[in-house]
Amino acid sequence: MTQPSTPKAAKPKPAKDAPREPKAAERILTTAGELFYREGTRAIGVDEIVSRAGATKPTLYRAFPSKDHLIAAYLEGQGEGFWTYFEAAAGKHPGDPKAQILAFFDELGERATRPGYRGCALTNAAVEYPAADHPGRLVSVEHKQGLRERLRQMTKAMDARKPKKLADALLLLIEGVYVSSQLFGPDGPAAAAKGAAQALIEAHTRPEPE
Amino acid sequence: MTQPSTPKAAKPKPAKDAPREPKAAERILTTAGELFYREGTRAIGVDEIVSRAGATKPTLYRAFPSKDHLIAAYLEGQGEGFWTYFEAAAGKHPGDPKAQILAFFDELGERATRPGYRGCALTNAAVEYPAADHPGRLVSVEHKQGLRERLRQMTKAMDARKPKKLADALLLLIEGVYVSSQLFGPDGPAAAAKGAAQALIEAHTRPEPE
DNA sequence: TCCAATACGTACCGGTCTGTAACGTTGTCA
DNA sequence: TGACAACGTTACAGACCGGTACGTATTGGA
Repeated sequence: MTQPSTPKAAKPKPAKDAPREPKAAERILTTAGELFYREGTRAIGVDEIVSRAGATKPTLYRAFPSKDHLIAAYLEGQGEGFWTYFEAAAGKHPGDPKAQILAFFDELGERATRPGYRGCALTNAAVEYPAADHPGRLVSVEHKQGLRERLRQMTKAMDARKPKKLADALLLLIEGVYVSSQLFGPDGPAAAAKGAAQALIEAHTRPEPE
Repeated sequence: MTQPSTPKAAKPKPAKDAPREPKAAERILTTAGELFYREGTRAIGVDEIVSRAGATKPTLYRAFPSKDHLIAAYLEGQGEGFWTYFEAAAGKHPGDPKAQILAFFDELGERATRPGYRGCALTNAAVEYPAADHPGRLVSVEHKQGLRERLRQMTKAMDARKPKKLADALLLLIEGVYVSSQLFGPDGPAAAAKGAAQALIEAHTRPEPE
């Protein structure tokens, strides 16, 4: 009776190279991520997360020690995602830090006008949790320090007169895009970011008038 | 028996010109403001507000229809405070919009390094409440639109080539200062804001090379 | 002297929050 | 067959949430 080809597969049959269906803990993390980003981490309770993820609270708490740690894991993922697209933009112009940064601003401006855009999850989390020891805030602060460092490295590579100042100014523009997009929507000041970045880079690298 | 000067005043005796002691509703608003700014509005419950204000919940709810409206009232006050110091900075340089804006950046940079600085309450509230119809968010959005308009007015007055673009770029810097101060503390990128603003204004008003 | 308005407190409501305990079920691999 | 991992089910704890029904003291005026 057990034919080789059963019409209805009794076992899900992992099939090795087939895309395994995500485990409960993964579903929880991705579902939480979507909800956290859209509504903010304080606005979403664990009950809603597990119910939407098709899981249960004990499963959540077996995978994450607390909601705060789930938030931290979500932010880690966001940070990795940031670096992926930051370095992708930089990769378009090897050896040309000016063009690399401008490519990033291009990408940023494009993202900031997409529907549902709500800025940088890590920045938002730092606003939501002012307490210095919150696990989520720690992830955010570390990430932003890394970004500051990366920008400095690039402004040094372009021989800016004051690379640290230029990097910080660019960082201000980036963070400004993040929050002002939430305030103003698609027609906000974010569209001015790339031009401003260009002008600042220009001002810092233009040959000094004798 | 009722002498004109009683040793112990039975009545508090308003005394007309004496500084009246604040009513419970006022105490609630100011106390809520401090707590909201320091910890965020979602982190503070009404119980803590009234207990620290030496009042009770019914008093709160007689003065404000809901916690959200209390938040909105707090943000209104913050907005007024902003305009007070914005126009104070502008008032130092009548008729000179460039100097007015730079004076504001001076003031902003000074504030951003003060202990306990946590950025702009209105920006923070917009991050905390993405829902478009939240009373607090409405106050924030309106305020920021007003700021954008005011900046445009000033960049027009300085005959910038692209006044709207310049105003938006300045706004990005301002919002960047607000959030990055929370991320990085007193040694953050905020110190680069004034120089960047100066460079951008310069670039937008420098006589065009023929 | 009495009344009405004002200003406030006591005590409580139902609901939601994060987090946990105890136990059952299923699939896998040796 | 048996051990183990992964997950679900149910129920609950304890704190905290925003919000309210109702009682009370004080005051100013008729």
